Amino acid sequence: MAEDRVTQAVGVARELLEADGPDAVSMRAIAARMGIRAPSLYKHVPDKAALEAHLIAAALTELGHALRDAGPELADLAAAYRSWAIGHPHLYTLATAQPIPRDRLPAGVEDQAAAPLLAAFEGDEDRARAAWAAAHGLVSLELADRFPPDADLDAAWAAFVAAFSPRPERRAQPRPGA
Amino acid sequence: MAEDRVTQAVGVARELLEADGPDAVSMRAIAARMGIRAPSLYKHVPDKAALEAHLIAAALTELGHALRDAGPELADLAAAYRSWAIGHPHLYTLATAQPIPRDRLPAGVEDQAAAPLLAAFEGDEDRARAAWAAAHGLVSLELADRFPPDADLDAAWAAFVAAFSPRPERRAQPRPGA
DNA sequence: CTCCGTTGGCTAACAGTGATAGCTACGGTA
DNA sequence: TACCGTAGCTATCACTGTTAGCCAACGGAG
Repeated sequence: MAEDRVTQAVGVARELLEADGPDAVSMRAIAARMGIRAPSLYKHVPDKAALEAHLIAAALTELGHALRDAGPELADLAAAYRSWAIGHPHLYTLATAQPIPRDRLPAGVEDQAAAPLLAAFEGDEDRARAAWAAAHGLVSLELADRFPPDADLDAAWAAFVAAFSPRPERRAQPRPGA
Repeated sequence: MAEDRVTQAVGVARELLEADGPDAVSMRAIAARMGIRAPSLYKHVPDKAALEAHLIAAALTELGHALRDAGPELADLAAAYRSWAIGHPHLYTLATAQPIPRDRLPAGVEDQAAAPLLAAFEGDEDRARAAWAAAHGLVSLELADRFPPDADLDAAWAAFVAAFSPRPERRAQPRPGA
């Protein structure tokens, strides 16, 4: 059955990915581990991007299960998130790619490390991490270009600030959407 | 000056990226737009990944400026975030890649669209978006494998839930880091 | 049994990729 | 003038995703 071969290919792709990084995931390498040759893969999968899309879906599903173990409220959110994220498959690289080594970065930028974020939250590491996560998401919120223009983004930003502001008095500020 | 040629190459790369997507960003294409040939680029840049790293840094700096316009508190957060994010250059693909077309996804998954997230927040679109952003960040928090093991992640998750829980009574719950 | 279409493999090949080797020409300095 | 580093070039390498075209095996229809 074709479906069987597809899931097998996705599994092999994931093995290669986790073992040797994204550059190791080639159609020839996948096929070799399946005991066939690369062109035969195209009898089961239209192209490499489709294979990667399957990988995304599997990874996000697993993530949902992992989050479910962490608590039911979080699982609800994760399920909702997954539904949205499935429409943003370029998450794939975010979730799987090995970061570029630090010494490849332009000189100097890496010196501004974790300190400013911790300082902004006065040493509260947990909130600093949550804020990092949220801000990280905001990047794609802005750049993914999947949302309405600036007016709505402003509201999302305001909600974000209200939820995460390190200054307690900002907490009482009325939320824009409510 | 070599530095000049590098920034020029990064600019050209960005043009190609925004015009025709990530696959259009090849060393040959970049060189062609600069009026030179691909091998000459390697006199200024060690490899393509280094060039991409410059692109990340530039994009994140611009994002910081954009966020600064949205308000000073947010700018503080953005600056702190940027410092952390600069250590995660695989953000590059997240920020720039064109999503894989929906019809390449495995059949069925795309049907679970925005509705569950909106439902979880009882129609409050702004908070739903902020939660999406935060959850999006959480994905990389978990998978980037840059943080200490489960114990600390649990704390970050708890902080995240406390901040974004759609149920008001959860708000009073003591934050784990404080 | 015999034909026939489908499935799933194969080899050969193509255009394009990042990257290296080795050459040449210019500009500044001793 | 002699020299040396910078920055371009051509030619080339190994490898990538992908297609074309061929072929063996299987299952069902006449």
